[in-house]
Amino acid sequence: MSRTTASFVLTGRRDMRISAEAEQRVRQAARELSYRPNLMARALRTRLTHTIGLVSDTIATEAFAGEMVRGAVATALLHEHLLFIGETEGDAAVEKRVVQDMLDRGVDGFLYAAMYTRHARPPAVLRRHPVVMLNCLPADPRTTAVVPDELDAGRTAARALLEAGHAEHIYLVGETPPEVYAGTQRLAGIRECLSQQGTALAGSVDCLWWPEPAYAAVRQLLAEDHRPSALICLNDRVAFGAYQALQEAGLSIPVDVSVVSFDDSDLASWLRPQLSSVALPHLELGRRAVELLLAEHLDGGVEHVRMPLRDRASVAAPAARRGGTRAGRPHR
Amino acid sequence: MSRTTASFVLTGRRDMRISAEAEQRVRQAARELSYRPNLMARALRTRLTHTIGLVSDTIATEAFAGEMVRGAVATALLHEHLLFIGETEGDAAVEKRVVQDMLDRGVDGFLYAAMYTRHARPPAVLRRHPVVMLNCLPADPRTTAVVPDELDAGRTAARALLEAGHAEHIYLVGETPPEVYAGTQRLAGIRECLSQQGTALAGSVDCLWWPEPAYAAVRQLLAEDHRPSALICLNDRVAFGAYQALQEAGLSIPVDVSVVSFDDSDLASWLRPQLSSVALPHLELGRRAVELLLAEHLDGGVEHVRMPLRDRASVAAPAARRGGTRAGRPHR
DNA sequence: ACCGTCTGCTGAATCGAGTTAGCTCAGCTT
DNA sequence: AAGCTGAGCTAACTCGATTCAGCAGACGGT
Repeated sequence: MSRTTASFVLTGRRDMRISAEAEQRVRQAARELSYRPNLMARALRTRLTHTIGLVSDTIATEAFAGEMVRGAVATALLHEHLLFIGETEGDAAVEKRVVQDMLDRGVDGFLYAAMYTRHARPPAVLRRHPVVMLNCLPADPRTTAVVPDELDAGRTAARALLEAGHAEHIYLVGETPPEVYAGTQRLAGIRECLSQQGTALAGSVDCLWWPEPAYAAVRQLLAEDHRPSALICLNDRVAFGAYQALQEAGLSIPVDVSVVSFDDSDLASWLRPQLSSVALPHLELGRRAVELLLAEHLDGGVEHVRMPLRDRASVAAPAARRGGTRAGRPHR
Repeated sequence: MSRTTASFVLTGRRDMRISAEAEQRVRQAARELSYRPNLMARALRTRLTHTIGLVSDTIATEAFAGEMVRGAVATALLHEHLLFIGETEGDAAVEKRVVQDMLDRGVDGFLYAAMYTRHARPPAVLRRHPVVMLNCLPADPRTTAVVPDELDAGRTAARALLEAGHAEHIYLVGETPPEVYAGTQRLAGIRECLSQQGTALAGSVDCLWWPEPAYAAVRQLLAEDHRPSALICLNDRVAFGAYQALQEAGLSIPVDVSVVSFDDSDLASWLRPQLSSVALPHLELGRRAVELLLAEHLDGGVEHVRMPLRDRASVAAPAARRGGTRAGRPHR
């Protein structure tokens, strides 16, 4: 048998005629020699390495975002691909270096990822290669991107409270500067859902999305004699801080105050009572991004992945209210 | 100029004589064309891809272990290498598949990693390739491995308490089954250090290394009228559970009870008061593993990486004790 | 008998580097 | 002047696949 024939059989090409007998012989021989094609040689000829480059700012900071990498790796493997990973730590020079190194190794495409959802601009070189943006938003609408559906997540959180019977005295905890996509979208979703039910936030507490600032801010809120019936915390760390302040004030969750949150990090199930949280779909994000990248055509456009509510024990019906509260007046 | 000459100049080989003038011309041309060698072609010839395969059981579960990947990726980049990552989820078939896929792509070596330190046995194929075990221990002493120095970590935790003035009424929280390396080593280190100061653990509380079981166990301990002056928690999640139980019992940290812990996960700095914890050196682990892998020879043997104490606010001098306690009697 | 067509295969080029063997020419020796 | 040496270079092969172009032989039609 000639190499040509073997090649056609093994790569499964049907555009050359091969007898059943010859095909059997080739397969038999391949099995006996436990033949493995040399992918470097193949890549040299075909320019296809069955390899994807994942370029991200940080893989470890927002620790549980590793799920994103996990989804990508697993899905790539399903499609016989392997993933290179590269971390830029937000440094443009490192980014350029990483991208070039991947290009030199002939990656078939890129996943350009951010650990916090945000607007981002991939380096110019990538315009000439298949790219899917993962957890970040492109400036150019022809670029394909996958992000969590934060707007809907906001609605989901608000709905959870409404369905439990809350309507007034709902406070938002966490700042929402315009450049933080998750914050503004979640807030928009919350507002939309509440206003559809003819109600609105009783106020909001500005603080960084960390336990300590959230603790201080909620403590302050309570000190000013506000009596929230529910808190919507913009992430689980904020909820953690809120828990600390509520517990210190002798308020019971969920009897006195209900709490919903976002992210569904590990923390959510560690808190007492366990925290109801709208989950970031990190695993699914990674999965979809790879699927889009490996699909025939990249159409462009942003795909939003649903964020499901993980309903636990921090939401209950509002308590009967006694007088003397200041709730209702906007707080800022 | 011939391709040969160019090749010799650009790969920096000095075993052929090349005039300074020729060298200049080659370099000039390379710069003008912004020449980048095709690494696939090079790999085909040299069998060197400047690529490392990282095979691990899970990259995301113990979330902050992503630091390990981070250290490895960054160090690989420093040495002009790129990292493939593969996740097995503990499935031997997947592992075999991942290793084979990496081999097909010609990786120069492997990092065989576990997210929890444990004994592990890499698949047989890997015996014929350079491997460094990362955060896991080989059966074969000729294999090179990098693990945290848990024994010393145990000493460090104990010393922190001794130096604060604790000597008696120190309890361990968390189970230590023989197959859990971190647990047994930490305990051994603690015992060694305490006994050198002529003291010993007052008792230990058996529970899984999670907040909920730890909460229940410490609560039980207090209900049985034990009055610990300090707790050594086998990880931060356990400490979290302990915090919840102590606070519920009205005990103040660190005034009434000091707490030290292990891992230094994000949680440690989120707790109130912030938790003193002996840090897992994940970043350094990843770094060292790559350095060893890329060094000339793999000598075999296990390298232990120091675990530093992150001293925060959960340890203080013991309070003056009042009567009526049962401390001192072993608890199990 | 001749031509054309289809089937089933093969030889040789190709991808882009690294590597080996050997060639040319200058300068020096004898 | 012939011979040797070494400096400086190049032609051709190699890695292991894919792929292009084409070649036998069978078969059918006229």
